[in-house]
Amino acid sequence: MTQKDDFDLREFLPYLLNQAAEISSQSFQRIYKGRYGMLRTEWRVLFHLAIFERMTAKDICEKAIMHKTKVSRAVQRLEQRRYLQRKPDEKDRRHEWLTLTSQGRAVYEDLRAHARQHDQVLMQKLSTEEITVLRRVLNALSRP
Amino acid sequence: MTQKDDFDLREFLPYLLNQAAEISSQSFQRIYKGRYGMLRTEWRVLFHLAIFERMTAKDICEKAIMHKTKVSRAVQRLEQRRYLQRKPDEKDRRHEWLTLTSQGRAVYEDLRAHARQHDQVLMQKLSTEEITVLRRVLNALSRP
DNA sequence: TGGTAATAGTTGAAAATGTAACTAACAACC
DNA sequence: GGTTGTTAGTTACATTTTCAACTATTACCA
Repeated sequence: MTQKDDFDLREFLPYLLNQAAEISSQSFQRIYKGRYGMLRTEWRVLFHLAIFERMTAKDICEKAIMHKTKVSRAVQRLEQRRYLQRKPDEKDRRHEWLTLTSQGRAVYEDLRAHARQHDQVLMQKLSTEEITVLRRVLNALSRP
Repeated sequence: MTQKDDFDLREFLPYLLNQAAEISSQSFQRIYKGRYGMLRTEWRVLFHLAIFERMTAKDICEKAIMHKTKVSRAVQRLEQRRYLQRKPDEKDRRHEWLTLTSQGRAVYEDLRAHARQHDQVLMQKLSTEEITVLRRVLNALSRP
């Protein structure tokens, strides 16, 4: 099993990004799955609602780059667990405004603490300069 | 929908990585899916076999950080399409050596050209220094 | 108006993934 | 040599995701 082709996968950005995302997500997954039985889609929706306070499902789709069916189902499950509430818009009843309940906010605060800690661990592998560049670059690449 | 919480998702690495990986994968997905109806797992296995020429499923699991069931199923589908061949190891018949067929290699070469082009486009958003740092950092983060 | 188009969100069926249990082949130890 | 443990890989079943079709509401425009 020796390398033959001159194309190096370790330089192909989609591959590299995927690999790093996968690894770094796994340890965080253990936290939200272990503590609250949540899925990836669910913590993402929860975090968005906590940070932006009041969003429609569509807003979340755009911010989080998630398909509307994913969001729809994540919202359903978060609602079942009483982590969020829905309220239809009075003016345009196609929209539903979503907000966290106090219970949802509590879950968020717990997970946020773990997220910060998790990030600290990841960043220990990197220099401060690398972290700055990484964040800037990832943000740039996240805009399609 | 204004930001309220001081925790910024755009600084949380697993989130950022995932976002960037998602975006950068989507356009490449259109290529391998559109041209060959392949899945993400399948192009990854195909590329590994092309680059390393001869691997067992286990080798691929380790290099690509993929679960063995994913690899097993990707190999099955690639075999059905006659992109690869299996040959049991004579000494230890638990192992199977996988190699691409000439047809598989042709598909790889086509996709590789697109991959290079795709990478060029992505990198246009970045400076050469950023690219260097990004590759180094992503490789570091990919080791668990 | 009324009729068509567009938008927000949901649902059902099909496809893909994850988990755990499984088979087959080899290793190790007594 | 026979029992037990390990390893490579597959399969079955449950869970998630994707895709397309659907409902309900609003916008557009002749």
